[in-house]
Amino acid sequence: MSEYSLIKKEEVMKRNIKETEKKILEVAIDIFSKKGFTGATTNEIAKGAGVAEGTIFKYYPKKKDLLYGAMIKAIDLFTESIVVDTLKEVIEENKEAPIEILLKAIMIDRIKLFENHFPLIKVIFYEMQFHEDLKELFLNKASKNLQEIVPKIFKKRKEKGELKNINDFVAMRSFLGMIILMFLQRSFLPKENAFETIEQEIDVLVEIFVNGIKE
Amino acid sequence: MSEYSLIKKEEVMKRNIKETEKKILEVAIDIFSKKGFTGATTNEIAKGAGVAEGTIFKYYPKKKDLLYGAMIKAIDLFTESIVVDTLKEVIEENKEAPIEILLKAIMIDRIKLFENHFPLIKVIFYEMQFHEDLKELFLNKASKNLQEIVPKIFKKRKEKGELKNINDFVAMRSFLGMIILMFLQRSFLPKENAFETIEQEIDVLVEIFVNGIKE
Amino acid sequence: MSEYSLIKKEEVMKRNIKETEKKILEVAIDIFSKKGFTGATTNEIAKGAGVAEGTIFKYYPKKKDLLYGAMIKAIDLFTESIVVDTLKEVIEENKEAPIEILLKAIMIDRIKLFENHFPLIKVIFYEMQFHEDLKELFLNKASKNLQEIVPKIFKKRKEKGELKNINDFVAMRSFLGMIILMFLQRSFLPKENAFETIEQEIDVLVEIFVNGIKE
Amino acid sequence: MSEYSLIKKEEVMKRNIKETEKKILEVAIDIFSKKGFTGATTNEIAKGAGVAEGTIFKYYPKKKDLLYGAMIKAIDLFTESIVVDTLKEVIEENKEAPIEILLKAIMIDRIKLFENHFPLIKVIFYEMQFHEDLKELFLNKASKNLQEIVPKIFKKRKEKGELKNINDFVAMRSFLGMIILMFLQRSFLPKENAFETIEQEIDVLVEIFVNGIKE
DNA sequence: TATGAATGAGTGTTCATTCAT
DNA sequence: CATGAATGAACACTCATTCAT
Repeated sequence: MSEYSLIKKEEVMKRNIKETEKKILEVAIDIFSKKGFTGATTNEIAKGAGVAEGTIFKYYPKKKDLLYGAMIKAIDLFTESIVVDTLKEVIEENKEAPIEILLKAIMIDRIKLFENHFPLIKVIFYEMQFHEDLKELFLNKASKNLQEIVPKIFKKRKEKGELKNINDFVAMRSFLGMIILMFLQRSFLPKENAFETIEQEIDVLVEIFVNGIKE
Repeated sequence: MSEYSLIKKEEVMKRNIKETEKKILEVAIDIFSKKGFTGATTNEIAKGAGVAEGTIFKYYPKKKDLLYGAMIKAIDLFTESIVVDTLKEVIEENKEAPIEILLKAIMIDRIKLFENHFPLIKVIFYEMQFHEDLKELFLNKASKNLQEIVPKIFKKRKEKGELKNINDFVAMRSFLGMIILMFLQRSFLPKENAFETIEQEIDVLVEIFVNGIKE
Repeated sequence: MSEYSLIKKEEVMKRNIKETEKKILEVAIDIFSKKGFTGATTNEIAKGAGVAEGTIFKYYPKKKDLLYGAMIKAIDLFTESIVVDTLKEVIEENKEAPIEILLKAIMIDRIKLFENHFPLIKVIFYEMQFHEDLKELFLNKASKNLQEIVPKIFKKRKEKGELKNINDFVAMRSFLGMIILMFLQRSFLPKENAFETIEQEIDVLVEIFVNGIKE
Repeated sequence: MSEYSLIKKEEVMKRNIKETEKKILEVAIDIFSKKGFTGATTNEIAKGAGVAEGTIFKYYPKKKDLLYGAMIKAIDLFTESIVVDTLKEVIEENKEAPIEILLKAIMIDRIKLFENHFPLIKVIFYEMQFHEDLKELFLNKASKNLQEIVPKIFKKRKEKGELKNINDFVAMRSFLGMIILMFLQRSFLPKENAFETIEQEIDVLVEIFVNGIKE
């Protein structure tokens, strides 16, 4: 057996070990998102991940550690430099553009991220309310970013007099609320969809948010 | 013991029975809202309601019947003539007023309802995702009302040319999203409150929704 | 149904409830004494007690509570006024008698107690070493009695010059050691029994203890 | 790499293997003595011995084999010619001395042995009761020695009329009980120690055993 | 030979549910 | 009608043991 193949084998092993752990967490997040944390059982997580039940506990000694694992993943998602940097880049690139162009650019940039990690995001936000420790963890680590980025979006445009003097936090929260409810509706009540694509919906949301519904 | 007093006793009994049933459901909703359906135990519901565990099952043979009970309560809340009528009244009274006056009037009218039944509403919306049967029940019975009422708010004003030609459903969903996220934030992150009273916040939300954030 | 029979029924119920709890503890102590605490399973305790496994946990929420239950029983045994009083009575009755008469009287008085509760005593003394909390509990509550009684046995006789000036504690511990090893041998190696009855053995032990083996 | 160094390596390996096996057993005995056989886990034994969990099973295919290993060690201890011979030597050397001199000599000779192997002795005697096979093994192999040695201590002195006609077995068991309870008390309740050194205690125990407590 | 990832039977424990009273 | 003792299936979790490397 050549040195090369040995190394490859080791790599495969390492990958397998990592992948077992990863697979377990993935399946857990998926089931948590469908049944909630207390509604999910370690038995079905094991089956879903194709491992013995005992194996779960090698990596996650307590069931709740799966939730912490999900949280770490979520925090990574919200703080990972590549993600945040991409967002900052979008903001930078569009810093002279009108606010609607910027918001649309941000949303289009975020949509994939959001869609790809919808179960994870759902789990975190759903379980946060039941687990004070999770809540604090997330708010401390993840929400910081949001609080830094939001002012950047509004500041320059306010100075230019382009925007009304509306509280940044309330404005952003409102926009987020519009987006989130759109996502929830599209996920759980797809029959009600008013538009085929999310991009079209975002156009409308940005329009409402920026110019209101009044003629 | 006289016949009279016996009758009285029976009446008292009946009232007590109804109250026992009511109390159990109230406590159940409260605990469901704090721990989720699967996270709540019949044991703590019994303790909270001051009854024996077995008593719960006289009224709600399965734990899930408590959720159905909550659902019936929620549907009542959303369809009860008195509630709907009041809303229709508000809309009627303000039918000539500008849209922002109407929305504010509606919201002020709804706030108490919403606040008083926050746990119930939370339970229904959270658990809906895990229980397909609940979801269908609610959408069929309760959302009908919304679908009837919403056009009434927009129709006349659209004809007058007061409003842009924006999809009613998307507009209303957006406004709801703004409201809901405000409520959630005020419930779970009261430290972040931008305003002391909800009324003040609603002013801002209506302003954003109607006139947008742009000068 | 007469009032009398009602009362009787309630009494039966109460007795049954108490007996379920009592039975579980009894069986638990028995199995602990045969397999040790960690070696015993709640499953076999349940089977032995003729109840469902879940029933155990109504009375003893944690397995270890069965051990605490045993400990409470043991402490009762060592401190229960009737027991201690009986012992004091024996000492009082024989206070003028020679030391060997007194010791023999005490031992004969204790034998039944010891034999009847041998599994309990065995469990407590064996498990004490593994559970610091049990150890402290027992030493604080139960050994106090021994420390009060022992001097009463020796004091008067020392004053009379009947006894050598030997440390009371060491003397008593030695006598106890002789007794205990006799019991252990008789329990675990009955084939080696030198005498048919314990009474005969005690005669010899008291003889050795009081007069030594030397002519 | 030269042949020489290879051989050396193998030797080193062999020594290491033996040491690995030895280390595992040592750690196992230590943990068994602290938590009991069922209370100990192979995981903590592996950690304590600094080996992988799988390694244990190369040497001891079943967990219980560790107990058999301990038993073999104990039997060796009680029968090893050097040990027994030393004891016989002590008895021989003091065969004309008064019984108290002999007993003291024996005890002083045995103390170190006892103290050095306290965990092993504890494990064997504790677990014997739970494992019939262990019990038989020990009694057959190890107790034989005791049964041969004891008569040697008493025979000559009985013939001389130095000793009362007390059953040898009961006498020896009594003395052992005194000794054992002293050890247990000193181990588990060191606060109660009546004397600083074991030697001082042994003087008293021998005095009580030989001459009794009576003046 | 030594490793440690993986296993799965088994353990303590929970909890909705039943039922005699 | 209300109780609460009892149930037992299901749960999270443990641990001795196996085996590919």
